[in-house]
Amino acid sequence: MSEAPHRYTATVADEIERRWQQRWDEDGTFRADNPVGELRGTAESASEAATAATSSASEKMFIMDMFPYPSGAGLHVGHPLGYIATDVVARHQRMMGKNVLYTMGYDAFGLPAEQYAVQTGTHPRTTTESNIANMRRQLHRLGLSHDSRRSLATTDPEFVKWTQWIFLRIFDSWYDPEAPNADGITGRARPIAELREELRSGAVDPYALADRQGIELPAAWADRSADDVTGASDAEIAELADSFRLTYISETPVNWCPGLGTVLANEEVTAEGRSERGNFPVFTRRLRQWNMRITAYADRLIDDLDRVDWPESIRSMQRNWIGRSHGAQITFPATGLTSAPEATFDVFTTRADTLFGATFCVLSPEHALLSDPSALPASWPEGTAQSLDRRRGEPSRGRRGLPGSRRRPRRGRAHGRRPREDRCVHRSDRDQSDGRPPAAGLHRGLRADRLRHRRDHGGPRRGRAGLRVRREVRPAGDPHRAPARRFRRRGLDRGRREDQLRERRSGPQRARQGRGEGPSHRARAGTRLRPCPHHLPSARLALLPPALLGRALPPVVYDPEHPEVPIPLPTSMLPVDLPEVEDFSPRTFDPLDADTEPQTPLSRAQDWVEVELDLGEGPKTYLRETNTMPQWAGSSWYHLRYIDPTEDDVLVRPENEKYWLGAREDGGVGGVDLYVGGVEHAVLHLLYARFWHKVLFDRGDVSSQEPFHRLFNQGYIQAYAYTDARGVYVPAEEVVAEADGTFTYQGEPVTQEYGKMGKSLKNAVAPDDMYEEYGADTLRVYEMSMGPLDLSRPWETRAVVGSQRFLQRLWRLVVDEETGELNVSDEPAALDIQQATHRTIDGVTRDMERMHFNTAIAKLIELVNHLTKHLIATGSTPREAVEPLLLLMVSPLAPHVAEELWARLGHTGSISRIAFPAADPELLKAERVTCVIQIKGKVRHRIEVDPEISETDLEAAVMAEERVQELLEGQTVRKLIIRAPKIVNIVV
RNA sequence: GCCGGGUUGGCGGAAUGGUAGACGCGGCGCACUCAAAAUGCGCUGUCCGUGAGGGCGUGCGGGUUCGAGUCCCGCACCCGGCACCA
Repeated sequence: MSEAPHRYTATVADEIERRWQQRWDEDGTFRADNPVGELRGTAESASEAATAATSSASEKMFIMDMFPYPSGAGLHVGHPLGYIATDVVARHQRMMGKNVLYTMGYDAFGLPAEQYAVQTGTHPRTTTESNIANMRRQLHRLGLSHDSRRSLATTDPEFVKWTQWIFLRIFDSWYDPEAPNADGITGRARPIAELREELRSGAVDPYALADRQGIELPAAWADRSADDVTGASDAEIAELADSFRLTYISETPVNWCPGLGTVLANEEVTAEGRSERGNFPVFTRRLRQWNMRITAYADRLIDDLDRVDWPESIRSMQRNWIGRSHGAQITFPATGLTSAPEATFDVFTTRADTLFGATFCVLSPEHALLSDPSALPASWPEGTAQSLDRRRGEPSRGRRGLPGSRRRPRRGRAHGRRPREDRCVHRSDRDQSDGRPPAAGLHRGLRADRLRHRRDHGGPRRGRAGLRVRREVRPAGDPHRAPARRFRRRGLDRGRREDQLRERRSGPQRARQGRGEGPSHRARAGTRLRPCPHHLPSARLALLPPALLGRALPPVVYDPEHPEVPIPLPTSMLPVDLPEVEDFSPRTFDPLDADTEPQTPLSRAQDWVEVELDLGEGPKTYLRETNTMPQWAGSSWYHLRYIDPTEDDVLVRPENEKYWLGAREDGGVGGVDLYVGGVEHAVLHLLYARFWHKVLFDRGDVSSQEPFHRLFNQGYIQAYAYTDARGVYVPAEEVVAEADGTFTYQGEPVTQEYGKMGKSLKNAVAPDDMYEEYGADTLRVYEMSMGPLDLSRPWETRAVVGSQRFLQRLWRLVVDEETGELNVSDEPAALDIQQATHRTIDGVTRDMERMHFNTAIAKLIELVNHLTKHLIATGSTPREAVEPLLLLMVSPLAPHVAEELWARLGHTGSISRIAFPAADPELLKAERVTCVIQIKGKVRHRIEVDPEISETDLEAAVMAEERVQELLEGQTVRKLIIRAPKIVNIVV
């Protein structure tokens, strides 16, 4: 116990880490200066003085994490993976002389926060504030080098104000596809007032514009023509212009669950049409929701994907997603199918080019053509009632629910292939276009189905059944054209091994269990909602997950006399805050009462909903909007708030925005230099943020055209979980791996699963436990050494000790464990030490630039091991080696121990702004290298040679080798391949 | 069906067309110790061999090349997205 009193233990690490964290806070070590405004350089402390002199002139680096939704559950060790990585990059870049903007915010308006608020019946702010505080504490303990002045929460009133301001900006915009824009782009968002003028003057044909953007005009205008516009009244023109706003209200189908009193995401609805929580019936309802007209930007959103540095997989996903929203509405004749002689029905398809293969269509049960079943021809196939059940709230017979599976399986290949005996429509095979009559199906809409694949671009088309294409939106650009780029290699292969392992170890039925929690649910909730064809081409992009509360409110009110016309509040009235409602719990109903309607909790706050305002017509009572803003509001622009977090007069000061996000010299379109986060946000969040940013660009609020220049998708830390014979999770920590490859818990056999970490799975490891047992630096090093950042991998607590041993050896290079004295010698280092050090500098520098932290750490371990041997042999460590070494590795990766040792070596001030060492090319040269001698490509022998050896000398040396002559005995050398000094290949 | 990735020891993973398995975990052995822990040292793909050494090895089958984990063609399987379905 008493030995090695000065060893680097968890206790020592804890003391060091807290001390340095406090000092960094006090010194403002990681503050990044703005060119102008409140956060302009102040340079008070000594360490800052050096920085400030250069910072505004020095190159900038804006590094961001996808900010978290603070949940009450606290963090597990998987959460900070990306944060550690960005911190390593930020620290490294600071040492490279960059002015690094790096901070952290919290998206408190998330679905998790909302659900927690609903469940506990507390105001979302109360719970989120304590959650944020807890998360801040846990992350702070990791030593992340954030500029805390720039930290924010999306619930902050100042933040809400500008979120709402942007909303008004978008509300006040329409998209003019003809307007010239910067960079030779055609198409720009313009103020609504300009649209009114152009409508009045006849410069814009609203019908053409509506057609192009898939907009349905108000009823009053539906039957008029462009000629009527110029003569219309101001009110009529205003109404017409309103329909082109980039944010608008539409009715969206949602899953209404009276038993819970809430609207559910599709993911929360079981296959049987019941709520996952509570098993109540779920009904389809239409709900008024605010939507964004992203489709207007579809072309630019696709085109600019070629101008950002993103993984090809993500760009491909976005192209797919956006591209799909282009499509055609096709009118089919329904003549003879019903009593109505001229009946037609419309179908939306993204693949109009395959129309000739259409063999049948499927109608929604709500479709007008089906309102009178007796009018349908007897020949129509009769569907079973399965799909109807869901609408009626009557549970259909269950078919899923694999034994032991706690969730229904996710959609997927296997899923799709399963025979579905409950389909009410039988598909024709692709070669059976035999004129079979359209089938009456029970689907959520209309759909041309099973279209035969046949390329046929351009021109109006007329199929064999007289199918007439009424409108075709131009096909999206070829989504597959992009060349491979640098991130291609790893791509999206996370999950691969997991599933393989799962299959192997626990059988296929477990394989689908949960990947991704929290944020991913939001993303999936969005992706699950399918376009309702009634929304026409804009369907896909316009849809957003349903929401009832907890999000930012659109700052609009309604005149009770014109409840359909939203009136924007003036900027001076922002922010509009959530009311202090006492009861945030949902109002529940009789679970079977299909006649109930969703109600937002806000609408119950009568004295808040009714508000007296003077909006220019004198004091008047208005009704507030109770439907919330689109879900991604806060996360769509927080990068801008990081830049100018104290600004109150403009969204962001142009000088600051231009400095941090401005267009790049390499031709990029500007944006955050590095944005790290999970792939689950590949589409929705990133697309919305891009859309918002582009609207702001068009309106002149920002100079950059894209929010995120470089995107990096990190992998996930996953974990094993174990269930006993009853299927109940047992503490993973206490499971014993038996010699025969099985697992037991308290002597009983258990089954291994692999997937996410979670409290309910009893396999979560809290960072706090790691701090206590090893220290934050060890945790950081371990997480960075586990593998490449973009790959998912399993957490293994017992392996953490390897990283601790590494730091202990490093510590021992400097500090004598017995005496606490320095072990460091000022004598010049031996040549081999110098060479080893500089080779490490060289390798680590390159690894850091590529974000290959795992291999950087491997090289550092090698050097530490090398120096450890030297220490044992000579009793000391050369300062010449240990200082660059410490600077190199410890500082970005394990900053606390680096600071501590740096200080013990006699330095004052933080290590974090010392220049990163550069390798001396002279010292990268070795005096001897191994030359491999191959015979017919197989390694047969090795010799040591001079690295500068000539080919001739090398050949002579090789042929002179006794061993070589032996091996060549009786054979003729036909060819010699010499790649001095590394390889000689002898072909016989 | 389409698009994008992937498949390397017991495990996580290394490897600009040039010594496959760096580094770490685990395992085995040794030193230190009364003992254990910690630490240090050595070994650790697989088969044959006392050894020197040799055979085989990066999902499978071909190809290009003096030389292929790496490049090309085909295949299998896995993962992600779209579509389909719920």
